[in-house]
Amino acid sequence: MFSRSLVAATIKPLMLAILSDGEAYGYQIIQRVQRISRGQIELTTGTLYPHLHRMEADGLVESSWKEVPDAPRRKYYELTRAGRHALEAEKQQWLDANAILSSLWGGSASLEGSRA
Amino acid sequence: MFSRSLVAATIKPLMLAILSDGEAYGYQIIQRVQRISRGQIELTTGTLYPHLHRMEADGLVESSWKEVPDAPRRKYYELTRAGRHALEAEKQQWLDANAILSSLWGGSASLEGSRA
DNA sequence: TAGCCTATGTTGTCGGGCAACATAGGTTGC
DNA sequence: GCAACCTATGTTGCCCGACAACATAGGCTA
Repeated sequence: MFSRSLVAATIKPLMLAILSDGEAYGYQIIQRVQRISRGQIELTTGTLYPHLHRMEADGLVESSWKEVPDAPRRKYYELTRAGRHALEAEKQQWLDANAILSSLWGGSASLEGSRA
Repeated sequence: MFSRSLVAATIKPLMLAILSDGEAYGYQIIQRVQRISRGQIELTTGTLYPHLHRMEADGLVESSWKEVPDAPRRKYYELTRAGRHALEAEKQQWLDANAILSSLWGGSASLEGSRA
């Protein structure tokens, strides 16, 4: 299981990345994350739904209800243009963080020579 | 600047990695992180010191005061054996998270075929 | 005496993960 | 009929932690 802070750091890029593949609804996202992460990330409804609501309020996603035969109706979310930009920004942040940690793990202080 | 959640996710492995290179004191760690991250991570004392105290309480580090000529005294921290194990655990968690995100960014659903 | 750098520490606010709870439609089995 | 479970969306309250702000103190320069 991932730590709380790792979940906090990964959930947004994770959700955006999943939605960049096409529209999806909450319950489905929870299952996908669980499968993709091989059970390492188990999102709860108390984590996911507030996130979706926040992202919609921020204009990153748009939602639409869809009726489904023999099942409760689903609220599908899809990325907006701003959402795609947010994904790129989140991705870049993560890659930057990964580069920093990798440099520390790889060899001793390989970035020490350069400064801003 | 990194988001709050990214800082939260990176700070512990970051501190452990820095200390794995040898003992260091708080103020020094703040500066090192700032330089290594090229200013993207600016730790504050309200973030770093409680972390150091927690880590010491958890037995991951040990501290010792050192007098320095012409400067305030410093509290040096060094990794314990448990701290080195914690570093490996944090590193593995990060690599797992990175693998998941990378798989989503690289191609569409490259991990979808395998399940636990 | 004022200002700045080094150095360690605490307090209060705010954001967010997540357990728990609430609601509701569907199916299966007894 | 109803108990149990899956699908599906949502909220409430607790607790943890980042971080601005504040507090303290030694040293140097002007």
